[in-house]
Amino acid sequence: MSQEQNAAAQAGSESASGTLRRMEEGVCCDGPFPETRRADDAVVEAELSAFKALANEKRLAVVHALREGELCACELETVLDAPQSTVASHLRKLRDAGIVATRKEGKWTYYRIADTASLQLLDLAAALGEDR
Amino acid sequence: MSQEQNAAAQAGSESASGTLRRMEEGVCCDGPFPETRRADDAVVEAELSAFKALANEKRLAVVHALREGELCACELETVLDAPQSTVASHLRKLRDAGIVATRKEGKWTYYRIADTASLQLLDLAAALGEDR
DNA sequence: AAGTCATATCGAGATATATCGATGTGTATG
DNA sequence: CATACACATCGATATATCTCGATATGACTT
Repeated sequence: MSQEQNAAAQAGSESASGTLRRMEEGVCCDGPFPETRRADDAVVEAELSAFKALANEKRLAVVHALREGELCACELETVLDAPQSTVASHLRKLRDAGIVATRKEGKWTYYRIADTASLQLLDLAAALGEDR
Repeated sequence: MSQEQNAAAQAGSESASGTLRRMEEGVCCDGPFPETRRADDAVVEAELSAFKALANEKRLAVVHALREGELCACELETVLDAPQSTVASHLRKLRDAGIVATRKEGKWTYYRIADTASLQLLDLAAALGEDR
């Protein structure tokens, strides 16, 4: 919630950056002003982890399959129509990213969505690209 | 909103899949039951487009920088601390994915967040990984 | 304890993505 | 109209990710 205030924003009233000043001087980026616009590293890393995990067709298919309830790894093999080692590799990444969680029951490992926030992510992402 | 009902869900009352039946028979995946659990291709493609666009450290940094208002391409060079062609390449991908939009003004091209849904995406993704 | 089944891990080759210099395009400006 | 600037595109190399057979692990069965 601690929003750093950009000092350059004072230079002009038109945009958040130094638009007016640039228009007058006719040059761009002669001063080091957007240095303050960098995000918190920990936050970026967390976001990156989630987005990388979901930026794959097969892993996305897994998450969709799990919307209706948990499935074991071998059922997900059927869903993805891919060899066992391939599926296991994707499931590992989803687990590492905290998107899915597991439950062991005898020989089987059941996978489920770990956090409903993941499902909201899917819906938002779908809405973004729906007109393009 | 049209949710396909999985026929296998009837087999047991414990989980959404055929858990009970498997427990009794001691085998897994002998029938083709999770075939019905595949997602709509168009939806998956839209989600994939958004997630791929955001699954990169530099592009994520761009989006964060644009939270406080629009910036021109050369300012984003300063933010990313990368050569012009590299930055341009990332901006293209963000634009293709519909995450950012542009406004031309003389020599400059200003970039802004195209849809507030993108910002919600960041917040959700950050929340997902914050404990892990 | 030997065999079978479900899954995880390893490692190497295939595929995709990122990087960035060179070059092209459009817009001011002298 | 030559020059400078902002930016886009191209193309080659570097880096990362995916794929999947081989192999390991751990649980149940006989």
